[in-house]
Amino acid sequence: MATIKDVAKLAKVAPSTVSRVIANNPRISDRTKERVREAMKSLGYHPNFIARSLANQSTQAIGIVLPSSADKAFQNPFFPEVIRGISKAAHQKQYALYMSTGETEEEIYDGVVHMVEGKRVDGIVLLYSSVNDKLTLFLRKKEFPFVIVGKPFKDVNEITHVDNDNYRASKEVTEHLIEIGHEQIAFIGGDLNLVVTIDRLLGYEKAVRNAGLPYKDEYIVHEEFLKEGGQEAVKELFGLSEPPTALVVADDLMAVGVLKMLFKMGIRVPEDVSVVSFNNIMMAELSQPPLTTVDINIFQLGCESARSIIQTIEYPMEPARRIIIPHKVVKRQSCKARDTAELKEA
Amino acid sequence: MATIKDVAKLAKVAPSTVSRVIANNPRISDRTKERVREAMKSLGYHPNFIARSLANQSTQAIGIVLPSSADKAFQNPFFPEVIRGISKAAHQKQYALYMSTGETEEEIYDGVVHMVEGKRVDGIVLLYSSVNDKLTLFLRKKEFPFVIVGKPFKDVNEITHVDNDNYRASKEVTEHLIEIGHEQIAFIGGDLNLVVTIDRLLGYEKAVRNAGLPYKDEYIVHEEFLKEGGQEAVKELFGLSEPPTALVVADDLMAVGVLKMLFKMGIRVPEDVSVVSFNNIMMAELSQPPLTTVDINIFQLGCESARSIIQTIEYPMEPARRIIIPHKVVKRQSCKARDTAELKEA
DNA sequence: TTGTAGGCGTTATCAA
DNA sequence: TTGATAACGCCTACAA
Repeated sequence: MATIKDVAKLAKVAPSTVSRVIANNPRISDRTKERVREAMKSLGYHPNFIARSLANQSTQAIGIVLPSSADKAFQNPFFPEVIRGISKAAHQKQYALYMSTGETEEEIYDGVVHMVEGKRVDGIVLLYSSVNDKLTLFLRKKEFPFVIVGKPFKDVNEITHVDNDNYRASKEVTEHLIEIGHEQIAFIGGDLNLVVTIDRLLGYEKAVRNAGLPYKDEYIVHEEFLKEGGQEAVKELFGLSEPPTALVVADDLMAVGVLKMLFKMGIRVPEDVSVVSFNNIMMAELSQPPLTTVDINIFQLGCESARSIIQTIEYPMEPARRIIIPHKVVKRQSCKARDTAELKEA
Repeated sequence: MATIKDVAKLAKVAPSTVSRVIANNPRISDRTKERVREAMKSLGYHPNFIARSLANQSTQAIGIVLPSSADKAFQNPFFPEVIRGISKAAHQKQYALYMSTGETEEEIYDGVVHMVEGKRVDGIVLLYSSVNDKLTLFLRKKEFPFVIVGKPFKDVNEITHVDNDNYRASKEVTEHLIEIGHEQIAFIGGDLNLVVTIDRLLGYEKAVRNAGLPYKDEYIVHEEFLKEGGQEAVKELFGLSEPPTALVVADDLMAVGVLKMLFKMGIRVPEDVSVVSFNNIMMAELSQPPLTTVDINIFQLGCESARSIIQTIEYPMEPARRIIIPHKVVKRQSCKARDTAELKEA
């Protein structure tokens, strides 16, 4: 394998000159550049990235961290889609992606420590934000460049992050349900340790209280962000003496589970109960009925997070930024107006 | 940031000794090991992976290559799922994943060349196999360790790969359709440059010919492996004077598109037309009606490919292997027996 | 404009 | 059992 020295020899220059040619240093004469480049071609020379990284202290790679249940997480199309966005933006800036994975929280923590201490990446994108996250603490202490996709649990102004306004989005969809006549609205959320769950719950609560509707604890259920999660939740809710007529589900995949369970129980959507959810993954359009959901622009979330981390890698002194990606409620067939007359009858 | 030298100084040994302690070299006395380890702890030392890579000529990372339309490919749950498998197996062996991406075929080719020449990875997993693939050629010429998920277009015995028996699987599902009385069976395939498409087409053809049914060119349609792809195909087929009564669709995502289009056109599944497809992604279960499909064990495909590449990295001289992951037809509600009497009537 | 030399943090070889 | 020393391949003062 040809090295810089071989090229130097062939072009009859010093290795440093070759190095400068690679960096396209303007102080090298065009004639020399020409000669060196020819030598590189004829030897099939390619710079060794590892060696370069070592000398430069930079790897041109960014690390991606999935939530601790990464195993399962990947089943939620949210993650592939953010990664697709990250991938796109990273590529534009010539950065590569590096993923370390693990099953338990410990494993993934160790993986990140290795990425960071081992200097395998220049920066990190966290694809989740959870309450009292050890990783966030670690990265901050190390002063290692990172951005969060989502809202940091604390120190919101000191951590660069890319997020939706989940509070607002959740408030909006809940208001939508209220506007069309629903009064018994339940919330099915994911892991309460995830900030996104909290935000969506708060938005829901705000809308409910604003409308002067009672905020009942029995109407709040939490399950994992997975299809199976939704199913448990449904059983609980519809065992209630006064079951809800509308559901705010914090994630499309869960909503799909909810739909399935509802179907099994003979509860019709949207005739008997309306459902709204979040993310607008492909399945939301595909489900039966198609889901009214909040499009949170997952892809863009990914793009912006990559741009952000690259920015903070290249200009480390800049202050932390917050980027809010716009959302949009996509209305489909999972909601139906609740006729108050009909309600009285029941 | 502490280096091996700092540790050496603190422990009052030579750097080389520290290095040996890291490698847990048995020829270092326990006393010294102890001292060195304490020094490492107290300095918060972590080995620098880049430096180690340079000295070792190994990175403990494996590169993942998505098909050239990687951008879109990621939308097909197949890829996240293989990656999940790869990820799992790679983690077990302490390998990290490295992804370079690109939109065009050129970009991705260059990306791989960089990975390889720049020595950023120890081996590569190709997540597709296409006819006359430039990358395969390149990797073989470089004698760089790689495995293909899928069947190599040529030199099948010289390239380690992990695949399903797609020919057989396709033959099986087609035979299933024939057994339940279908005679007009069409095939909707993906890109004909993909070996997997070819295999599935051949299996279909074999079954059709074995049964003595006519093999009509009009019944063979090719589209991209995407939801939209399926839709075009349907229009073509059902514009025929003798439209098919059953469809073999080469990919679940396409099948979903097919279903959607069929629905729009008022053609009922499975009453008017039966549909089978491949992969058994989550959506297949979710679609309306749920799809009869071939479960190809995507996750396992990923695991095995990772194990394989690690194997060939660590034991480079071993001969090429082929690993066939078993498949299984999962029968759901998209197929219906075709009553021959009814057929006569029509 | 170009060359020399030292360093980036490890590992590996050879002595001791 | 341990220590010097020379790689690994590239970058960058500093000199020329």
